[in-house]
Formats: sequence, structure tokens, C-alpha cells
Amino acid sequence: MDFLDRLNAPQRKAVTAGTGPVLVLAGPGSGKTRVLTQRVAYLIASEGVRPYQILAVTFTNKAAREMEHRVQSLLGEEATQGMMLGTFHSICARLLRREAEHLPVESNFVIFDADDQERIVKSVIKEFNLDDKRFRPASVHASISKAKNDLIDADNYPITNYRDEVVKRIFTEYQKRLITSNAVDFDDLLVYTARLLEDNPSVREKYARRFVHVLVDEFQDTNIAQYTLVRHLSSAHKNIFCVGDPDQSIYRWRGADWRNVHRFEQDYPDAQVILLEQNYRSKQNILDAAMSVIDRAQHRRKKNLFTERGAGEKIFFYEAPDDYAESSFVVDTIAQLVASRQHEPGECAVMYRTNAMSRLLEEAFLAARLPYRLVGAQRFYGRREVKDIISFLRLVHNPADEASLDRVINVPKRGIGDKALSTIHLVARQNNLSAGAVLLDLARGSNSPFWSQFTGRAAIPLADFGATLANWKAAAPALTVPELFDRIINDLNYKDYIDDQSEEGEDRWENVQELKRLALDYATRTLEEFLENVALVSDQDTIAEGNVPTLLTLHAAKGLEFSAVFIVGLDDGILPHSRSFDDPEAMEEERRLFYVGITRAKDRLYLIRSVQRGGRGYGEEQLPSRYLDDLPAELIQGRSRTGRSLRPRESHTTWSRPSEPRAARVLETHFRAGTRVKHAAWGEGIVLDSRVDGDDELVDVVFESVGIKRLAASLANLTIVK
DNA sequence: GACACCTTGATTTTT
DNA sequence: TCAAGGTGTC
Repeated sequence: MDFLDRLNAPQRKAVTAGTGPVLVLAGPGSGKTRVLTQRVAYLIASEGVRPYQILAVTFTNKAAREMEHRVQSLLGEEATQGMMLGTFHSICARLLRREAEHLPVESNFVIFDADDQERIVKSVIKEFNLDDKRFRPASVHASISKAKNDLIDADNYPITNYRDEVVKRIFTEYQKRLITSNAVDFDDLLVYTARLLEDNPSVREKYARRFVHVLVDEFQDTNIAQYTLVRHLSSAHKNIFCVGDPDQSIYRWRGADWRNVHRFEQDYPDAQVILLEQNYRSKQNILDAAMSVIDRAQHRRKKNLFTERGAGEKIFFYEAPDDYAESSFVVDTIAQLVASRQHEPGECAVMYRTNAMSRLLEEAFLAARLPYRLVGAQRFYGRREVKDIISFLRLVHNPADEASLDRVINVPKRGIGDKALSTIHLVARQNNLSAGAVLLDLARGSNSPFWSQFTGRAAIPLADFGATLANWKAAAPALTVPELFDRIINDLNYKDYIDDQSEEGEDRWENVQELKRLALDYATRTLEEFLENVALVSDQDTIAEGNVPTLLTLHAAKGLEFSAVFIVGLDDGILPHSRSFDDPEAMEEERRLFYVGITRAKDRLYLIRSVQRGGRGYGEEQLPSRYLDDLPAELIQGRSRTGRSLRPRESHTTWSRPSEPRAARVLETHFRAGTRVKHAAWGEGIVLDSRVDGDDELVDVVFESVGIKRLAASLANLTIVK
């Protein structure tokens, strides 16, 4: 196979590794995606493995599609036929639907997302008459989810205090409600599958025999449930090929445990371990910066990242006075990089710790009239109008879905309030039915035995909505997904409801139409498939095409690369995040997160912080991120606005001669941010910031030729360009 | 009993 | 800055 020629020695060793367990420890940019795809191609083309005998787990659906395409381009369209390929969650969903007879839910189960899960927890807390201040739904749900990821069910939930006891009761009821709703949550997808394989030898054998080869990407971010799953699925042939990098483990809070990498080595002592250290992505300065950050991490196997791409530019550092300046610095600099043809817009990315930080950046891009794209499924799928429509579709598919019913029973307002809602749940429970079933029965009006349970005022709208739902349900089998979509929108007069002619209303209607466009892709597929895919989209899956800069969280940046990377918010409290301060393990993860961010950069890396943050005048001064201290000064250019060294502990203040007397004091700044200026040697640039400093004016300028420079106005002889 | 408006509180990361 | 909860009105 000629494609093996283009691999380096350890890569080739990994691709052509024989049978048995293999662990590939792959540094950032070391070509692990390539190794995985070529391994799959190699197995099929050279080892005679049939595609359906391969199970490959990727971190996102997008990565799965890419892998499929690459293998197809190497071996032809047919090559991937029957291969089991996808994320843990989507593979588990597929498997569970097939094996639903062993489950407490039907094969057409729906998948509850975070919102639905919290909704159910909340309603249980309410029903138990608990104080939701003391037992916050989000926190209770987090406890439940954590237990599930460790494969602990409600019966075995460990109790050490009163809170645990309450959580256990809520957990039990929560699980019951999911089952009545014919629903599984994200965690259940993994838990049910792991249990199924563990408790049911015949099912386990069936799949373990089928999957001659199991390949797992981003292995460092698997949790106990996922690890168990992989072990079972590969238990017959033991051909398990895991690729990962403990340094890039950033999902601990989701139950991921980088120790799975050690566990793997213990569980498979005969495993081949292959190290990929050569980096094909970044310039050496960027790698050096990355190593200086990660080498201070605890418990790690040191890797030596090296590249043949040359040293490259130094790391740019900029300290903005406030977060507005921070955002405009980013936008201005990107504009410069593009204008000077150093980078395409699409090669630039801005990364931040929390989603909320995207807002100012978006505003800055909008103000500059520059297009951008934002990564984040939540942004779209979390929208009220989008969730509403999906809930209606989910109800048609599965009227038992309690989360969806609660969500839309009064949308648009039809006079069903809290009282009516709690009554319908009560009646449902008394009759051992789902609330949806009661609602559908109420469509028969006074013929329904439940009719008399409601006051007349509540019964009429309930019956009405029940009838509407029954109609959709009856029509659904003959309709395609987009047809059903239109039917629902029309019947509800949803446009009039959502679009109140305001800008926001138009926006909302636009989102509904966007969802419709997505539904059109499912004209030839089932509603179930549509709902499943909508539930399991990841943030990275939503990255649109287009040559524009990308805005994304550090987490969402995992696995991606960009020529120019801007990491904003390098303040203590943001990165590392203040919520991690009191947990050493969490702090370690913050460090790794920064490392992941740095190593996304191919050519240029900009590290940016802001002295003040969080609204004008209100914010207190922030300290620079402690990680900045770990970067060797010689790798950095640009300094802090306040003139402080990046490494205060090592800086030496020089108490040299008193400054020369100056003729005039500068009292006002002459240059303003955004002004175009010209310098004799460096050509044109844009002023980022300017301030009075003693007797002089200090001007920060981004030049097209040399990047950011700080200049003393009295010496630089800058001229303003019109 | 529903709804509009006002106040208060909180605010990581995501399949 | 925004969202959820509470209060007052219809």
C-alpha cells in the first residue's frame, strides 16, 4: 500500500501494528487522525478485515464522517459499508435500539438532553416538597450524572450524609420518570449499553465476536462506563487500538478519567505502546510554549514535542485595559493579518474559557462589519423556539415524553397552567399511564374517564390539545419529517406566535426556518433518526463551512487546528477558572485546557488578557493568569500595558539614573485606538491603545509588517493616515 | 387561574 | 447581562 510511504516510523508502526491491544500516545499535531484512518484502511485493504468487523469510536460525529470519507478516498466508496463508526453516544443508541427487548424502554425511545434532564429533576424536587435552594436541580442532576458515569445506579448510590440520601431518592424517582417517558438520558446511553454487555453474555458474545477490531480516539477522555464498554466489545478478539494523550484530557467534570490510559496498560500488560512525538502542525516556538506550560503538570509522562517547521514567530502577548479593548484588539489584529495577506480569515480562531465571553467578541466583529462563525450547538439547539418545535415532534413520536409535554403543553398559550399540569400528572400516575396518554384520551371529551377530574376551564384546552396531538400522530406515518414539521407549524400558527414583528421575533422565526432546512435533509429518513441526530449533535458538528474566523470555547477547540490562534481571558479566575481553585485535580485540568488551546496554533499564537472585566467601572482588577508566568520570557513579544513584566517574581527593577528632564509634559493622548498611522520603518498600522505615561505618550500599534509594537510618541514620529 | 411586569440572584466546560 | 421567580392584576 503506497499510502504507508508518507508516514514516519512510529506512525507506520501504529498503522501496521498486528493483533492484540495497542496504545498510541499521540502528542498534539502528531497525525493521530491520520494514523486512525490509515489503520482502518490498512486493516481492510491489507489484512482482509471486513468493514462490518470494525468498530471505530470518534469524539464527534464530524470526525466520524471525516474518517469515513478519508477511508473511502483511499479505498473507494464501498470500503466502509457496514462499518460501525461514530461517537460513543451514537453507537450506543444504535445498539440499544437493536437490543431494546433487554431494556426497560421501547426501541423508539427518545434521548433526553441536559435541559430535559434538569426539568425532570426539578419536577421531582417539587413533588417531594424539597427546597430547591438547598437542593439545586442543576447540582442534584450533576450528582446523578456523575454516579451514572461511574456505573452506579440509584440502588447503589453511596450515602454518607443527608444530601446523599435525598439525591438517592430523587435519583430513583428520576429514573422511574425516564422509563415512563420511554426515554433515556445521555448517560443512560452508555450505562444501559455497558450493563447490557455485562449482564447478558449472549449479547456480549454477539458483538464481541463481530467486532474483530475496536478503535478508540481521544481515549484520555473516556469515563468508566465507556471504558467498560470498550473492554466488553473487544473481549473476544482483544484487538483494541486506543489513541489518546493524557495531557489533553479536559473532560474530567463529565466523568472522563485520564487514568483509563494507565488502567489500559494494567489491564493489557502485553499492549504495544507507541509514542508519537513529532509534530506536523506548529512552529517550534509554539511547541516550546506549550511544553513550558504542560511540563509543570503533575503525574505525567514527559513528551518531547518537536517539529521540522522552524522556530516561527514569537508568541504575542497583549494586555488590554478592559474586555472591550480585548475584543477589539482581536478583531483589529485579525483584520490586519487578513489585509496583509498573512492569513486567510478562515485560518484564524478565537478561543475562550466560557461561552459568555463570546458576546463581546461577536459585538466587536459586528461593529467592524466582519463575518465570523460561532461554534456551539447550544447556541442554536438551546433556543426556545427550536426546542419547542423539537418537543412537538418528539411528542408525536412518543407521547409519553414527559419533558417535552411539560415544555409545550401550554405553547402557544392555551390556558393550561400549573394547576392543570400537576393534575394531569397526578391522574396519570394514579392510572399508571403517562401524562401524554391521558392527554390523548382527553381528546374524547366527556367520554374520557379523566374528563371529570378537571375543572371545565382546564379540561377544554386539554382536550383540544389532545385532539391536535392525536391528529398529528395519525397523520405522521404518511408524512415525511419536513411535511410533519410544516403541518405542526401551520396548525399552531406558530409564525404568528413567535414572530411579533420585532427584531427578536424575526430572529426567532429565522431559527425555526433554519431547523426546517435541517429537517429537509430527513425527507427520506424517519422521524426517529431526525430526533436522534438532533439530540446527539456536538458543538463541533455544527461548524459551518466558510472562510471566516471561528469563535469557540477551548473545549470545543479540541482536535482542531488553525494558523493563527487567539486565546483571550488569560486572567486568574478565568483561566484557571475560579470554580477550580479549591480542587487540585480541577486545577490540573485547567492547565491542560490551556495546553490544548496553545497547541491548536500552527503559525501564530496570541495570548490576551484584560486588566478589567465584566462591565464598565464595575469590574475589579484581575490578576494575570498564573500560567503566563510559566512561559519563558524569550518566547514572548509584546508586553503588558501596565508595563509589568510577565514574570514579576524574576523581574529586576533597575534603579538607574533619574530620568532626563523633559521640556513638555504630555497631558492628553494624541492617538486613538483605531487610527491608522504610518511609521518610517514599519509602514502602516492601526493604533490599538494609547495612554499618557509620565512625560510621554505610549502607543500600541499593530503593523502589517511586524505585528504589535509599543512606541513612545515623542520618538517614533508616527503620522496619522487618513 | 393565567399573565404581565418587576425584582433578585447567579454566572464553566458538553455528549 | 440575563433568566427565573415572585407579586400583583385581570
